[in-house]
Amino acid sequence: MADSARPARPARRRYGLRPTMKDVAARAGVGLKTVSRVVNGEPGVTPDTERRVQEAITALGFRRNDSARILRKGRTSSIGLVLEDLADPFYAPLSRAVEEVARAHGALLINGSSAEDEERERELVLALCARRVDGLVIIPAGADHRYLEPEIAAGVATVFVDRPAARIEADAVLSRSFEGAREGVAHLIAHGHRRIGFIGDLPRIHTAAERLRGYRAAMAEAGLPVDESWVALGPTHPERVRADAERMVEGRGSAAAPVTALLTGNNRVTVTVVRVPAVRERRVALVGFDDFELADLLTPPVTVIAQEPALLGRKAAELLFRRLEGADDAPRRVELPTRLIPRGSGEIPPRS
Amino acid sequence: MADSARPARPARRRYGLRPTMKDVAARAGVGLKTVSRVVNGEPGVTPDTERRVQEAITALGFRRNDSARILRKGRTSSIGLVLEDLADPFYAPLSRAVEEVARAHGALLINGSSAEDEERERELVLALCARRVDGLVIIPAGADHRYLEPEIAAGVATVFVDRPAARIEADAVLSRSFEGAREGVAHLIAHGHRRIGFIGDLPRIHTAAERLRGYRAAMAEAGLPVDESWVALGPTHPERVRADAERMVEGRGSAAAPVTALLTGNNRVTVTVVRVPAVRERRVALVGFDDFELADLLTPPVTVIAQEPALLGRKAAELLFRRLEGADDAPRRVELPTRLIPRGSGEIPPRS
DNA sequence: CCCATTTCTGACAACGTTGTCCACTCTCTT
DNA sequence: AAGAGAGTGGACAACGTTGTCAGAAATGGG
Repeated sequence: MADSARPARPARRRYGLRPTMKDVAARAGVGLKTVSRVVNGEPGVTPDTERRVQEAITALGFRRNDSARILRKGRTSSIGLVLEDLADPFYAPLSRAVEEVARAHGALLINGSSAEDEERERELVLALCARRVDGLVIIPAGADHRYLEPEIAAGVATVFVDRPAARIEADAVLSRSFEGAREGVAHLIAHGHRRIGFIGDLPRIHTAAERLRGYRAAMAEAGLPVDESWVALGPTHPERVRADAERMVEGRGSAAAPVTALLTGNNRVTVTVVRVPAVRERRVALVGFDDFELADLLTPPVTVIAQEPALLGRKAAELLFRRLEGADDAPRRVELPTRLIPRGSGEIPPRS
Repeated sequence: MADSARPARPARRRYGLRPTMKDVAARAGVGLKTVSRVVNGEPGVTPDTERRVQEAITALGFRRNDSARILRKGRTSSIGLVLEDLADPFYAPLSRAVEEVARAHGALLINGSSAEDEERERELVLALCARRVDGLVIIPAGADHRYLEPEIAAGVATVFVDRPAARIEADAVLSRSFEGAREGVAHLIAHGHRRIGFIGDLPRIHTAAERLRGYRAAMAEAGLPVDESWVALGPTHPERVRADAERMVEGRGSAAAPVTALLTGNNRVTVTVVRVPAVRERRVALVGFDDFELADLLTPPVTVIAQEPALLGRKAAELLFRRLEGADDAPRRVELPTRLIPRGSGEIPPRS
């Protein structure tokens, strides 16, 4: 009898034939609430009753239905993460860090990739809100986040990472892109370069814009002119990036002389540019935004402006849980420093 | 009046002050079910009524509570993914592929990292079951998955990827690790190597065991003896891996002669081994399991046995959704081929 | 041995949604 | 003008859980 898996009860219509607390109660011969108490470890149940209930739970294979629990309690103990691409080596550790913090707070992580598509981001975020996630961590793709206002007003804590929110006030955890890019370019200038190119991501992306600004600032501070053929922003497809890099290095399409050094705007751009012959043959210097695995083993080893993606994620998640625990001071903007790591490619002197 | 955000109604006690369909109905002056109809795009609502309801929805910032919907409907339209480490470059694309398939089926993805910890895997999986995910994709860390039996019996579709389930029957999507490793070792043997080392992951991990088996098979087929000092399985910490690699290359700790070539058991091991001086100086040949970014730009370029992580993920997710759509034939095991990509490091001849 | 307390237990309502089913209002036909 | 039929709208129960509250049983003291 102990091994008869199903109780003598009309078949359930739900797909799962899942036993409920009611079934457990019936089998153990106790009240519904007593089962609830046992399941949740609440006090006030005699050891004997508890044992009977536990037996019934095991025999039926009962597992509490969290949907019902969530409905009743109003909190889901889950947070949402929306980013561009889970598989990007920059975002993967960020995501993992968010997960670890969530786990430490007993929350599950629901995540989705926006693929840098504004509409898809919106859909995802709203789907997460409909699930009533307690909070959201967002690497925004869109240019307008006012659609989030009702959600935030309704109590969904929201933290933006890597890029700030557009047109609303919200917490944000960012890297100092402007300063990082400026430092990278200054590094190249210090090694004698005067004609430096910048290849970055789509200009609508905040970090791309900031890094371009940093590039221009460093050039201006050194009193160097910038020929517009030295700046190329666009999607990070390898074809586009490679074409722009080769064009700049060869000085095609412009009256200006070719560049002697390049600043690349993120890790995707950098790993494409390292394949350009001029880089491999050390005919141009290179500084890349974002560190990446094996950068130090390439020929030449790649000088980078490193961010800490895991730290970005951790800080963002911690800020989120601070909010969930009730902190309601003004939205804050956390900025993390970048770190220039000279490895060789940035220290190549300009060719005469 | 149109901008008074809250309806004249006693304050809600839930944290979110979320309006419900009832609130919308009251504001629009219609019945509850009519609101439901509008929200779900069901027919039977006059354009005028629909407009009134839509206005109320916008004015109140209503968003349907999916917890309640899920409770009522019995399906969550979400699937769970449990893997070792979301940030591992091998698993990240796998995860992304699962996400894409889920998205195509209108499902959300909830995921978690097990950190190769059996207990943590169990906790995660059961938490996902409590959330009543419709299905699970698991890269198992544990050595016994019988704890999943009640869940599977209750209708949670489950597909294992990369490694098979232990002690239960379940769908699995795998790479041909045995054949891949055998091919890699055969490749080295074809280039004249007779003393080949294998550095792999923990022996309890299925893929590690299979690859070791493939290594042994290839050696045996060539009539080559295997000195046990040439085999090192263990955690993929860089320190451990580097120590084992250097030991084998130098022939320390054994009467046998040093190895002239190495097979590395996964991408984590490979990226550590490429830093070993003997590899960089081409004193030993190297074939690595798993392709990885920039492998072709290293010195020497790394010959690999490539798997397709994204394909693994896609196949697994597709199989899962086939199950969710009702397919209930016997559990199947899908095996995907690996592909040897010669790049240089595997074609180095043995030193005299 | 009885009453007062404490401990344990269970009935019931609520969470916000959807499915069922019935009632109502039109419009059109005869 | 009345009846049929289509087209709308709404009352109500149910999903599985938890919080409230009151009743029952057990304990202890006089």
